[in-house]
Amino acid sequence: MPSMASNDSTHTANINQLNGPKTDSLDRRQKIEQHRKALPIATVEKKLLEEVSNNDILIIVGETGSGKTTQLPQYLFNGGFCRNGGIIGITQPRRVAAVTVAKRVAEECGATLGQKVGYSIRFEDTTSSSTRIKYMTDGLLLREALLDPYLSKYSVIIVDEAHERTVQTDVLLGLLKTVQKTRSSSASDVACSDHTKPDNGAMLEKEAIVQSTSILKHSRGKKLSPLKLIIMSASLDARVFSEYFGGARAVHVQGRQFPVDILYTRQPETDYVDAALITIFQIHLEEGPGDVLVFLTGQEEIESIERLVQDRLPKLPESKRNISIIPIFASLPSEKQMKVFLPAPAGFRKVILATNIAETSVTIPGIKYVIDPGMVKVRTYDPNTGIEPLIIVKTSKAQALQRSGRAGRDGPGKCYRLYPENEFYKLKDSTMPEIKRCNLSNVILQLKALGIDDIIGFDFIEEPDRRAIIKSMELLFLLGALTDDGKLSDPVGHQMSRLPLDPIYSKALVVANQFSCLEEMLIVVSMLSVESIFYVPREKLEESRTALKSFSSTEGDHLTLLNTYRASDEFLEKGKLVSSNEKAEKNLRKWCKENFINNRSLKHARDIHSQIRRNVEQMGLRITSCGEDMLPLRRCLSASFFLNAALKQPDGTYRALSSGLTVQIHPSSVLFRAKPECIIFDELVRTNQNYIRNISIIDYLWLIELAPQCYALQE
DNA sequence: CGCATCTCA
Repeated sequence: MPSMASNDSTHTANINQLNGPKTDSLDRRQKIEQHRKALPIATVEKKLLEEVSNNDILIIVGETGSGKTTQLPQYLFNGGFCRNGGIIGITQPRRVAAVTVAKRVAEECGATLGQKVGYSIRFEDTTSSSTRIKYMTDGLLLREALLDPYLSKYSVIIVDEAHERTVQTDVLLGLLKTVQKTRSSSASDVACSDHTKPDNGAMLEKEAIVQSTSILKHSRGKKLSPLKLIIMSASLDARVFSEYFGGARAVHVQGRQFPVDILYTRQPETDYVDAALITIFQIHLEEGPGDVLVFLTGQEEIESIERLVQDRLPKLPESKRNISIIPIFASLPSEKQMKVFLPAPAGFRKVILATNIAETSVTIPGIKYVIDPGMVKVRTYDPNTGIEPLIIVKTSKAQALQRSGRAGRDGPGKCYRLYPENEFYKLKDSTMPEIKRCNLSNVILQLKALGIDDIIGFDFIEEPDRRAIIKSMELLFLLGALTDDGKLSDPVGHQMSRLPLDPIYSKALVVANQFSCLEEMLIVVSMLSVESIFYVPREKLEESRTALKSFSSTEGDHLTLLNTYRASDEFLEKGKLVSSNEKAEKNLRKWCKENFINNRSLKHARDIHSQIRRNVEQMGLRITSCGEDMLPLRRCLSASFFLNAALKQPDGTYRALSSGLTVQIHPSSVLFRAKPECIIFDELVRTNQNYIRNISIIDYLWLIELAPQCYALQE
């Protein structure tokens, strides 16, 4: 294809116009240019621009290393797609990706971050009025849609990594489909002559317009420009997306990866942990130098393999004991996570034991060997009980490919799949979309807030389970967010939908002023929203327990979390009085360590706290405090967590009132020994037992008083 | 007496 030359003159002209940092040496610029031109996608720049011009929806299948994420937005900018001030928005499922790619692209453009190129994620917005290429998380774009239902400032929206099929991506795709229809119909109202459509097409279009305008409110009067939509996926089947978007055109962009040899076992393995262990040693003893990445399902498995390897090392000849084991999983403190990026000691082989964090979130350089037992831990959802148990299942084909690809980033590699080849062909093509295995209450609240009332009729790329929809609608109704006829209630439902929280937490905030405890509830909800605040290492069990005692409350875990937050806040504020902010933050990290508190989680809770505090202030809520008396706070918790109430049974276990399940207080709770009669809890986790976590003591009569829709006085 | 694979607003 001769038209694919990459030395496009518009593009060069644009680079020259930019007023980037003067310190950029010509040399560095040239290197960036060379790198850009060497990317596989560079050969099809013109072709892609044509495709986008000719198709309002385009599916791009690009393998890893194609350069699609960094280059396509630049091509579109240079190709004039930001004319009239339109913005090119690119969504990512993860925050880190949005940040790192934006930084890279800003550098390639020779622009300061936040000017032409910027990113916007929760807690952080680097964009300005001059930003034209905007990277963001898909969840953030969904939030933007609440304020601007037509996403009118965007001329192009690129949904990247769509194959991952996160809930947010799936909902976004459904929304974008509607938005695009509405915008093109609005545009054709003002410029009909631009389009000449065949008759039956026009008919269908009309139907679509009627439907979309009834879905999205107040479209009249406003002239909107059409929206270009690009779906980017790394999966092999573009068909799903293409069919969803009415047979949209799909193009393929070559990737760039080193070859990876795939090896299978002859027989199925009965114990994949043991098989992984054997393979580690086999590679170490028989293969050439290079680091090893092993995919395991969880912390427990990782720690057990780590111990087993250490146990066996002394049995090896001394010259062969040069293995350095490095675990990585999400809940590991970040300084320990960073170890995967350090080179192993000279002459040592690095063996990284990882969860699926290493599939997408963390890219580790220098991996030559991948061991893939073919298993993964996934969250599921049981619409009958509302529990989301974690179960271990086989990976999908796509996942197996993603894992083996990790061995071919810096050179040719090998992947050991610990199952026979015929088993691979029996695997599912791709992982089940998250929307089919999660609680939908948040999704439904969002859609309702967007004016989409018919949830069952919503055009999802994949239908969620009908029972799951009903279960979540029921929850929202009981929380008072929905009216009898399924509409968002005013003001409770509207207020709840504006808060970036789980609906039950939002409810707790919305009603907190009736109990004069909004200040306290803001803290409690922030602390509940993050992953475990307390870090309890097995070897320092007693020590950590005494540390936590100073914060603990006899009334329950919610108040313990409140005390902990306040203690840390007080420590930080005091520190800021006597030294610089940075010094105070550093001291806080030390304080966290001494008190066995996960610093990352606490920081996250602080960020959430300041965001939702701003939110409730904007909603016009007065921030009231209950002072020393914590009774109103527990009553307020009862008024929002009433579906998570449990009563003690004669044998010391509890009965969860809404599901009827027998549950136990988790040993990490401050109420584990106390065993009060009536409690409310934050969540139910299923492992060997049904455990309930984050618990507070309440009075059963409060439930009857505060949640009469669920609890009636019984004679 | 013992848990959280991973994200997002």
